[in-house]
Amino acid sequence: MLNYSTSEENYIKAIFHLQKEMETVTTNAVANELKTKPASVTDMMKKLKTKKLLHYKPYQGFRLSNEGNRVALGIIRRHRLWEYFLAEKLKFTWDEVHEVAEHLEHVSSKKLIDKLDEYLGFPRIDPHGDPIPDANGKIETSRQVCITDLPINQPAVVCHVSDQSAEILELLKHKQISIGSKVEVKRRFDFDNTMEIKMRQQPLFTISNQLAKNIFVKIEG
Amino acid sequence: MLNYSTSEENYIKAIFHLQKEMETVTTNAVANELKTKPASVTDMMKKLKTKKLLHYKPYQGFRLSNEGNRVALGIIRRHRLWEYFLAEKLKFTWDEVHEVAEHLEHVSSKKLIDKLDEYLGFPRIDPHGDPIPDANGKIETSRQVCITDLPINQPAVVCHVSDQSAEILELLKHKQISIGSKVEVKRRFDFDNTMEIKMRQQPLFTISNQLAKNIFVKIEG
DNA sequence: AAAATGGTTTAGCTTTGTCTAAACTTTTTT
DNA sequence: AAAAAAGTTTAGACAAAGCTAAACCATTTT
Repeated sequence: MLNYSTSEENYIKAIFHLQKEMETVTTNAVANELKTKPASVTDMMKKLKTKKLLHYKPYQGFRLSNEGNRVALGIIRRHRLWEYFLAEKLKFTWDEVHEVAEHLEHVSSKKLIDKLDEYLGFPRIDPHGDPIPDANGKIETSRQVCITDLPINQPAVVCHVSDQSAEILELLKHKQISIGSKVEVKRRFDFDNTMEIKMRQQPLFTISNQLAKNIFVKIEG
Repeated sequence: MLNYSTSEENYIKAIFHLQKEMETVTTNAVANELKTKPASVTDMMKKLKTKKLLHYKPYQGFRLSNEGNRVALGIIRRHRLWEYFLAEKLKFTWDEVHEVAEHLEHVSSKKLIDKLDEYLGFPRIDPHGDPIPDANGKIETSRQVCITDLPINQPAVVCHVSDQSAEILELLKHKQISIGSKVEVKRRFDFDNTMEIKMRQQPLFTISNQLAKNIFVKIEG
């Protein structure tokens, strides 16, 4: 159970998230995600390869090794437990927790995290609706649907937001959409893929396709 | 309200603590405290001087400037609040908290620390008996006496341990001395400066002068 | 099939924080 | 007051993590 630098951890985490969206992760994608330059990514990939955290052939993209995934789940566990702590105990709003957790996640004392987990009552999902890996790295893969795929008039509950930039969180806050909100899609427009949705105690309102693609819901029952 | 690197913060903190023991802090003392080399200390002193955190003339030692002291108190506030959190909420024993807090103290979000302070109920002393600076950097300077200066047979309460190395904590644990323990000095031996002390429910036992110098007590009432 | 394009890697430089070895001050000893 | 010892600073290196610019592959276009 080795320790990795903050920088290494950030790369590992970025690749972990990206490889859900693409078979093989590219240099550019990582550079873009971490707001760094492709050349820096290549350097780090060489380093992570020698540490056996990823599979990588020059020009061919990369994927985390089993060990790499294990490490990534550890980092994500720390991140999400801190997010939960910040929201639940310190009363941060759900759009404030991410940034602070980005720093706390790199304090890697196993004992600290396991005791924190226990103190919080072993929570299973964080304030963004993302599942929290347990001490063994097991993670709940919950059945959820993107709101773009939700049938018209089907009541559902917002359970996850995939992008976590300040920009999207600001927008969601403005529209008063948060984890747990009940929603129904009332209409879709083919022209620009916008959709009208209905939430309790609120008039119908429109959201863009760009926003909708990041909102995931669970169908009740 | 600038931000400083982990390394800078560690130097600032070390100087803050050392300047309580010596008028002017020396290069060697800092190197020793941080387990680093004198040359590295000189480099950092030049840097902290340009940042106006300390007064420093080559070969003459240094002291923190007002700004330096302000920054130091901020770091110590973070450190001690985390220690309190770890002991009080996560049930770490008092000899385990220091090491983890060393890492957490460098996460410098003002909002995080102020909310943590509030969540903990604005505690005034940490698990080692050290006072916690408030949000403005004010720190309680409590009237306490080193056990070496305590009159014979004067009942007192252990309130502070100045060294916090793993070694001393191990020894204190073994002797069952902790913050809050009631003690009386029964006898002193001039030959080696050891002393015999008495604690409730325990037979008389001996402590070395080296240990005694680090134990501070408050006289009841 | 050659050219153009776009993505990736290499080479070399920068900064931060560390180190060793040598040079330089200051203090202590004789 | 010289010499020795102790402490401090300088000079030059190194590793980590980043950058720019140039070179290099791979794929797509023509």
